[in-house]
Amino acid sequence: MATMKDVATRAGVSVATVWRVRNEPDAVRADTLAKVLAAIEELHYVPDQLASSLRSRQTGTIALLFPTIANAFWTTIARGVEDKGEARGYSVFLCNTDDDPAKEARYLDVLLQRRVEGIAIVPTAASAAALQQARRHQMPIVQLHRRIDDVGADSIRADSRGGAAALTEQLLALGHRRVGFLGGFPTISPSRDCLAGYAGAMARANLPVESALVCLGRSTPEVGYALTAALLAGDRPEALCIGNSRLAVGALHALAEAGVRVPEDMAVATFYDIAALDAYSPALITAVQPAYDIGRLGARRLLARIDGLAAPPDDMLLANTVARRAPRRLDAVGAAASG
Amino acid sequence: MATMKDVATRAGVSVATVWRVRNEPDAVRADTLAKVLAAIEELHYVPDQLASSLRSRQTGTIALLFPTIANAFWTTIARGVEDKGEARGYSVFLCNTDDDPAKEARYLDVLLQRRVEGIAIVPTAASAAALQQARRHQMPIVQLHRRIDDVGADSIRADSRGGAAALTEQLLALGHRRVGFLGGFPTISPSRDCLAGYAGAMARANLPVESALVCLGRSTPEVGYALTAALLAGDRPEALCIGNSRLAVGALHALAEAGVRVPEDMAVATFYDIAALDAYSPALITAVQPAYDIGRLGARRLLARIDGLAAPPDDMLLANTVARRAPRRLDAVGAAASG
DNA sequence: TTGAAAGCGCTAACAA
DNA sequence: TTGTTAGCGCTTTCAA
Repeated sequence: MATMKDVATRAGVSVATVWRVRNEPDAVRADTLAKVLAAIEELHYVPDQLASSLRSRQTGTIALLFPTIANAFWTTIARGVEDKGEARGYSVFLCNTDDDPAKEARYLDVLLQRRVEGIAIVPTAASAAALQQARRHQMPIVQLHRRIDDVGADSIRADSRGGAAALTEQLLALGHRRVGFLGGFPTISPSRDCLAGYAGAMARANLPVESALVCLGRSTPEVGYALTAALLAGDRPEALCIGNSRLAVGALHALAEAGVRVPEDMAVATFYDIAALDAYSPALITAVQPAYDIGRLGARRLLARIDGLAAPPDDMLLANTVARRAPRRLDAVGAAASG
Repeated sequence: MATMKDVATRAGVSVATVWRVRNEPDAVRADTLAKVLAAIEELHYVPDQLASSLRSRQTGTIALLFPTIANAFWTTIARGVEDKGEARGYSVFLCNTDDDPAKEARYLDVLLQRRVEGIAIVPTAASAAALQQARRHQMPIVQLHRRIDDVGADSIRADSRGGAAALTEQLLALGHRRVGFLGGFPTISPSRDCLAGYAGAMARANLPVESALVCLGRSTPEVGYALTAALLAGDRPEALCIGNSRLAVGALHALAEAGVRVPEDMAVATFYDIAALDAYSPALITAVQPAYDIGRLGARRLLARIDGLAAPPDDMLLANTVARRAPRRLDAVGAAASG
């Protein structure tokens, strides 16, 4: 593999001149430039980014640690990070943590060794120690979608509290009073905020939060199914606010199986992450989280930190898009796409 | 940031000894080892992988170039690559090409500069030149899911031809004779192979392939919808074989909208990539492609090449899982998961 | 068992 | 406008 020195020899110049050809071409005489470019071409020279990074202390890499590439919500965030990074000439290491703190810690160590310039992370409730350690090495960090307090890092996330409140208010506006809630364990920000948003909306409407109607569990379709089935077996609510799509998928299955029509027999409002819900076309009330923007703006903030931004850590909240959804019409979509 | 030299000074040894502590600890006396480990701890020393790579000529990185992280089929492949890579201590650069040859070429250049040790790629029909260029630099390459001939690179993919044949045969076994086909443009392997598999099965059954029943287009739900609508407007087939999930989603929408019941009014067989289809619970006949294994075995092959494997390029075909599908029952899934 | 020293390929300060 | 040179932090002989 040809090196700068090979190119220099071939072109009859010094390595410094070869360097200038790639980095300050205006500072090189035209005929010298031509000679060097020819040599580069002939030798198929490809600069060694490693050597460059070692010397310049800039690797042009950032990393995203997130739960899993297998979930559309996370990949949308990831795509936002990627696009922003690529636009700025950064390569992105994508690391699946599976929400496993041990895996996360291992990746953080690898990334430190690889001298990434910054880390975007969807932390778990157990990430504090790992993040502190990374910060000891002055590593710029930004938290996405979930937030751990007091680690001195920026965070960018959807306004889950406001979103859940808006969903609940929509249900209340339809005249429902006994509104139930289905959500993840409130140990970390989005789940906690959803619950708070729901409770707040109920309180503002002077309605009690019946503990029998508040169901919390791991955020999976199976749990959503089980919780909803249990809910239906008891004193049923008139409406249901659901904190995330995985629970919602299970809940809608359970409702369908029990012959409960949506929204005729029970109104359902939910955060809407994944296209899979398109198929459950009942008129859901949904809050769409700005996943792509979480990634994009998170990366933007991270790059700003890398560039030396010294402002105090910020917690940016992005608004959700709350709407009554009609079933998706593919022909309409097609027309819109081609129009 | 502490360096090996800092650690050496602090521990009162040479850098060579520090190196040995991390790489050949058995060749170091116990008390020396303890001193050095203590110094590493105190200084929060993190080895610089860049410098290591520069010297040792090993970066411990591979790359995956694939269409987009926004599609579950590709991310399943990606996860296979990631898991295998991580298990072998490799970090993976994930690059979204959006099936854009220009973007692909740009990424390839970046990856060459970063001295990745190998590249797994889902090529486009226009990737030949870029692949040739990478091979000029002795870069190990393995093609995933799609295949371009004559680039001298391994390929790993599902047996789409066999899969489409099996799907078609299932429909024929149900007694159908006029079986239609919906597929992507046959410019590259999987789409071409699907068409060939369908045609082959029809031929073996001594049935004509009616050109009016063979619909090809870009693989999107919108196109699937439009092609199916057109098909229904003409002399309808009795059954439909569909080459991929995106087309199938659109087709099922069109069928539902036209009041055509599946499978009572029309039997449908399709490749099944994405969970979204779970919702279209009619009794489809499906072929599930081994996406994760494509990624896993592709990475395995790539790592073998990196390790110097000299065998001639191989084209590995993986079998699909063909089955009559019952609608998915979430409670059953839950039971299975907890059992 | 330990140390000294020569690079890996590039960057960047300085000199000419 | 061009060249010389000293590193970046680690790996890897070769000696001691």
